[in-house]
Order: sequence, then C-alpha cells, then structure tokens
Amino acid sequence: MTVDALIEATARILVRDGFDKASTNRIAEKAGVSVGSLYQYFPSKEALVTAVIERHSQELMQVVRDALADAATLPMEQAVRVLVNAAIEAHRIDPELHRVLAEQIPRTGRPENTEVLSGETYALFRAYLEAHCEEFRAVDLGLAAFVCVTSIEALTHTAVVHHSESLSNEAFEVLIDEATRLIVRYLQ
Amino acid sequence: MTVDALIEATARILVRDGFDKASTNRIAEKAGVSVGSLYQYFPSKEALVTAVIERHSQELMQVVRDALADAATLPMEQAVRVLVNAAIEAHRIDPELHRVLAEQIPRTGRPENTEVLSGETYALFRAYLEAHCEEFRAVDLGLAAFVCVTSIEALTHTAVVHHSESLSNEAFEVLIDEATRLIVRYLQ
Amino acid sequence: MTVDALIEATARILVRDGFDKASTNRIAEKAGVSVGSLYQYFPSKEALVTAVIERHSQELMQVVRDALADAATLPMEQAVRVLVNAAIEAHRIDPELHRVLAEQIPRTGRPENTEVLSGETYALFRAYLEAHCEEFRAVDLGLAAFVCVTSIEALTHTAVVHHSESLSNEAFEVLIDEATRLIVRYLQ
Amino acid sequence: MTVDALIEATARILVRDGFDKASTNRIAEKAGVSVGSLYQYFPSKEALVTAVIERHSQELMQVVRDALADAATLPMEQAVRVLVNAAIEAHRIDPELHRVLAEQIPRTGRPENTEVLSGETYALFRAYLEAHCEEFRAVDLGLAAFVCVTSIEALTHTAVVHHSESLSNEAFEVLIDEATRLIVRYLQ
DNA sequence: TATGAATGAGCATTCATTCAT
DNA sequence: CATGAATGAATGCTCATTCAT
Repeated sequence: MTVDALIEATARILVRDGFDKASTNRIAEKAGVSVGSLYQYFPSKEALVTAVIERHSQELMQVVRDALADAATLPMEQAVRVLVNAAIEAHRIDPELHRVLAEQIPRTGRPENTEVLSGETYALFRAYLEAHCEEFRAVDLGLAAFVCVTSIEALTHTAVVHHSESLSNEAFEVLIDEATRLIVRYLQ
Repeated sequence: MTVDALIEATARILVRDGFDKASTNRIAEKAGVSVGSLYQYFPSKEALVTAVIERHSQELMQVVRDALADAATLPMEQAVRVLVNAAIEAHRIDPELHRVLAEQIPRTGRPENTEVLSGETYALFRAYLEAHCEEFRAVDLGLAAFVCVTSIEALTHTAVVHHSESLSNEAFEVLIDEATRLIVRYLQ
Repeated sequence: MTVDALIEATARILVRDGFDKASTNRIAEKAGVSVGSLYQYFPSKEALVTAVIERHSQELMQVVRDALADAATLPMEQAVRVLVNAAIEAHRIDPELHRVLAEQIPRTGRPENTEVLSGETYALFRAYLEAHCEEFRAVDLGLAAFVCVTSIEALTHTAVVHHSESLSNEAFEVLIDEATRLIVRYLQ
Repeated sequence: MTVDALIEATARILVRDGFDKASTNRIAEKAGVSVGSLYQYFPSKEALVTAVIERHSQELMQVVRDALADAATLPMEQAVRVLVNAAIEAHRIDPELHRVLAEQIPRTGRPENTEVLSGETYALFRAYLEAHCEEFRAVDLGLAAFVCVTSIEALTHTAVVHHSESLSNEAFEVLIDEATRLIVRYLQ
C-alpha cells in the first residue's frame, strides 16, 4: 500500500511539477508517508521514477498486447486500424504522465526509455507481420516494423499529447483513417 | 562575441553533462567570462537555454528551408526524397544536442519545443503540398502535412539519434527509400 | 544470547565500517535480531558502544591482572618485562577494535575511555610498586605509576596498532627489551 | 579572511560540539558566512577539518622545531628537558582541540593523524640523537627516537589533556623532572 | 518478548542569482 | 562593462528511535 501510494504520488508530482521540482520530501508528503519510509522501499529517487515508468509501461503494453492479440487473425487493414486505435487509447491512459516520462526524465541508464516503451510493441508487430507476410510486398520485416511502429507512435503521441484539446472526436477519426492508410499503403 | 561564447558553452555543457549538471557558473567559466557577465546578457538560465534552442533550430531550419526550396519544382517523389534527406542531414548537425534539447529540457513554457523545432517545417511542407496538390489525391492539406512531417521527423530522429552507431550507410539509404515510399504512397 | 550477539555485531561493524557507518539497524541485522530487540536490551546506541568498550576492557584487564599476579613475587626487572609482554598481548586481542575504540568513539561522557582502559592498570601497578618499594629509589608512587603505565601503554599501543605490519617478531623482542630498560632504569 | 574565519569556527565547534555535531551549516553560521561561501573555499567538510589539523599541526611543530633548534647544542639532559617543556607547551596551545583532533576525527586517509602530528618530531629528535650519539650508549637510533618521542608525547599529552585541572604548577615541574629522568637514563 | 514499518530532524552539498567594487 | 565573492533555499538521503502488532 505504501509502495503504491509512493508510485502514485510520484506520478502525480511528476505531472504537476516536472522532474526537477519532484523532490523526495514532497513526494513522501503527498503520499502521506515520511521520507524515511520512501527510502525504506526505494533506494533512490531514480528507483522511484523507474517504478513509475515500469507501472505506466505495463499499463500501456497491456493495451497494445490486447490489441495485437485481437488483430492476430484480422486482415491487414483492419489489424492496422486496431493497432492505431490501441496506440491512441494507450496514449490516453495518462497523457501528461506519458509526456513527462517521454520528454523530461534524465536517462536512467541503458536501454532508452523510448525503447523500453516501444521495444515490445516493435517485437509484437513484427510477429504479426511475419504471420501475415503474404498479404503484402516483400520487405525486410525488421525495417518495416520499425517504420510502422515509429510512425504510428509519433502520430498518436503527437496528436494525443500535444493536440488533444484542439482535436475533435471526428478529427481523431479522420486521423485514424489517415494513419491506417499511411501504414497499409506502405506495406502493400 | 560574449553572447556567442555563452550560447556555445551552454550547448557543449548540455551535451557533455546534461541539463541538471549545466550550472550557470560552469557555463560562464567554460565561456571564459564571469557569472556576472552571463547575467548581463541573459536574464536567467532559462533564457540561455532558450537561446541555444533558438540557434540550433535556426541551423536545422536552414537545412530544411534549403531543401524545400530545392524541392519546390520537383515532382513529388523526388521532392519527398529531398526532404527526407534534409531531415537526416538536419538531425546530424548535432545529434547529441538535438537529443538533449528534445528530451531533457524541462518545458520552458508554451510553445512546445517540439513545435518550435517542427512548426515551420510543417508550414513549409504544407506550402509545397498546396503548390503540388494536383499530383495527389484530395485530402485536408493541414492533416496531410501533419502526417507527413510527423512521420518523417520521427523516423529520421529515431534513426539518427538512437540507432546511428548500429546503422550502416547502406541501411540509411534503404531507410530513405522506405520513408520516401511511406510518404509518397500515402499522398497518392 | 541476544545481548552477546548485539555486542559482538557492534564490535565487528565498528571495526569494519567505523563509528559513523555503524547504524543501529545494521547492527541489529548483523546480530540477527530486529532493531526493536536492540532497544529492548540497550537504551541507546551509546549504551551499546559502552558495552563493547566494557567487554573489550574486561578482556584486556584480565590479561593485565594475570600478568601482575604473576609478577607480584618477581624482582623488578622481570616483573616489568612480564607487564610489557602483557601490554602487547592485551593490545593484540583485537587491535582494530582497540584502535577504533581509542580513536574514533565520540566521548560518551566522563570518565575518559582511556582512563577506563588504563585506570585499573594504574592501580594494580601502583600496588606492585608499593609492595616492592625497597627495590628502587624513593619516589611518589602515584607519579611513578603514572609515568610507567602511560609509557608502556603508549609504546605497546603505538607499536601494535600502528606498526604491526612493519615490525618483525625480533623487532618486537627488541622493543620489549627497550621498554623494559626504560621503566627499570627510570625506577632505579 | 573568510578562510581563516572558517578554520577558526571549525576548530571552535569541533571543541564545543565534537566532530559529529559539527555540521557545515553550523560552522558557516559561526564563521559569519553562508554555507555557499564555505563550499567556495573548501570542497568538503573533510577538507575543512584537514585545514584545521594542518593549522594546529603547524603551530605545534613550530614550538617543537624551536625547542629542538635550541636544544641542538645542549648536553643531553638539558636538551631532553627543553624538549619535554616544549611538548607541554605545544599541548597547551589548544588542549581541547588537540584532544578532539587526536581522538575523534575519523581517519581522513593515510597517513595517520597521529603520525602527521608526531612524524616530524620523530625525525627531528632522531637528528638530535645522531648528532649527540657519543653522549649515550650504542642503540638503534630509530628505535630510541621512537621510544623517547612516544613516551614524551604520551606523558605530556595525558598530563595536559586529561589532568590539567588536577595538576598544580609544582606537580608539572615534578612531572618534567620525572619525564626527563625517564628519557635520560634510558639513553645512558 | 520480538518485530520492523514508520518517523522526521538533520546533514552535506549544489546552484541560480545578486551586487558591491 | 566586467567581476566573482556571497547568498541561502532547496535537495537527496541517513539514521537513532518509537510503537502498534
């Protein structure tokens, strides 16, 4: 319970104040425990932030995993649409947190945060491509997965994180169409 | 001269030590002036970082501007290829600085750094699309520019910043082909 | 048993990590009990350290007591030699602990640690002098005991604690000769 | 001036509160400057304490150096008396500080504080012995210097630091006689 | 009796910023 | 204009001690 409260408090303070202002004393106070307790469960501020990243990543990946499981047997266009939808849904879990995590966290050691967040997606999507390779042109699957995942991630991330207020639901629908078209025609 | 030295020193320290370790005293020392002088020319550390962003953006944008000027009269496929090449070239100007700027700088206030870096690109590319709209399907030009610019930026950024060491020159050539195909077929 | 384990753990951690790093939690862990139990038997960290000093002093004093009992009936030169040997033996019981105790422990209140360690020796040696006063010149016995005990303690302490590695067994034998001569001729 | 004030404040706080309670903030406050200034002149608390040790050692050694220069041409007994007097005078410079420095400072790295404080004395006294070796029996000069310096240091240290209040001036005179006798007869 | 989670004051250190010279 | 000593709030983290179970 204390651990959860600390992770949650860290996430909220990261969002509200940014990484630099997220002091361990403030986090502990917000979590309703003392600094001492914080350090009983996390050896350093970095470990706490890592736990936040981990928790957020797991939530994100669950959405992506579910989507790719659903997509496994669908033809390519529908599969891509499912994935694009999932990407948007994932970014909407906690867009502000996602943004802070993506932009503001000093690297905590290899591998890159970005890769941590997208590495599994890449692998899962590549697996889909392998299973469906007869539906599209011959291409290096690793490269294709990189192009598709990077593009979908960038489009949905930018749309959700930077333009959510200015984009209507219809606009999002259109964006989904366009992103799907981008990927499908690329693969054909 | 002092101003230039300060901006350059800030950029180098940002790259070498990261944002958190880039203290104004260290920057001043590296620039060969006193902290006092630093504050004579820049009202705050943030202003200094903003100046670095500004200078880097200008260098980046000059590459992009030149490329789009070159591309203005080219047919779409060649134009897109020129733009993709320019994006890679731009990211290679100072990839480490670009990365620090993109990832590690606490937001300095609206508008987003990302937008600062890509906002003009978006406008320039949209202008190209307007001038060449008969070469491709009917589509919302703003949306199309967003999709294209965001995708190209993400692919080239990720490739240059995160995978430069592991990618051969030929691999970059293939990536350019793929990125070009992605955009061209999307627009067709 | 718990008390012994705690004292032993404290001694070992004092030696290994020094006073500053010897936290009560670490001591309790090393002793295989909880901090709570530590505070059930010792009211404070200071009390624990005092117990370590006490135990070490008792071990030391046993050696000294035995030596002076042996020396009681010996003529002066042999008696002094026995005492010097005992002093070296005593310092060799746990030289590292002795050093930490002597140098690094913040005073825990009157009486001085040094006096705790040497006070009884002083009294015992004075008693020997009283019993053998006809063997040497007339002198204030308290003063003579102070001079002898302080010198023997300093010589053996410095030799064992600071120069053990660099001193061969023969060198120690010579040192014993010299220390004995120092005291014997002083008393004559 | 700031540097001197800091060293002096450190010395006074070391004496008053002991090493553990000598916080850098308290030291700075006592010195009448801010912590920031403290760290402008000393890279760490340890460096500050080292400076205190250094200053105190220099004061001590000046007394000892002067005494041994005076003693150089004197016959042994007078020379030893001069040295014993100097040892007492040296310990009286700042007995409380000497005690804290000798007993309470966590080792700051090789060489031992004790050796730092007494190493030069040892060398100087050995030089005296070399120059006067025909006045006493044949003996290993290094060993003799060790025995003499260690004994004198221990006797004067213990007397001044631990028994100053309880010892009258006459008692000190007697102690000087005894210490001189101890050394002189040892060397004869 | 034993436990160990919780406490929170305290510490060493950093750094953006000011201002007298 | 330039200097750089001075400031002091703020930070990450430790540890002796308590107390509900």
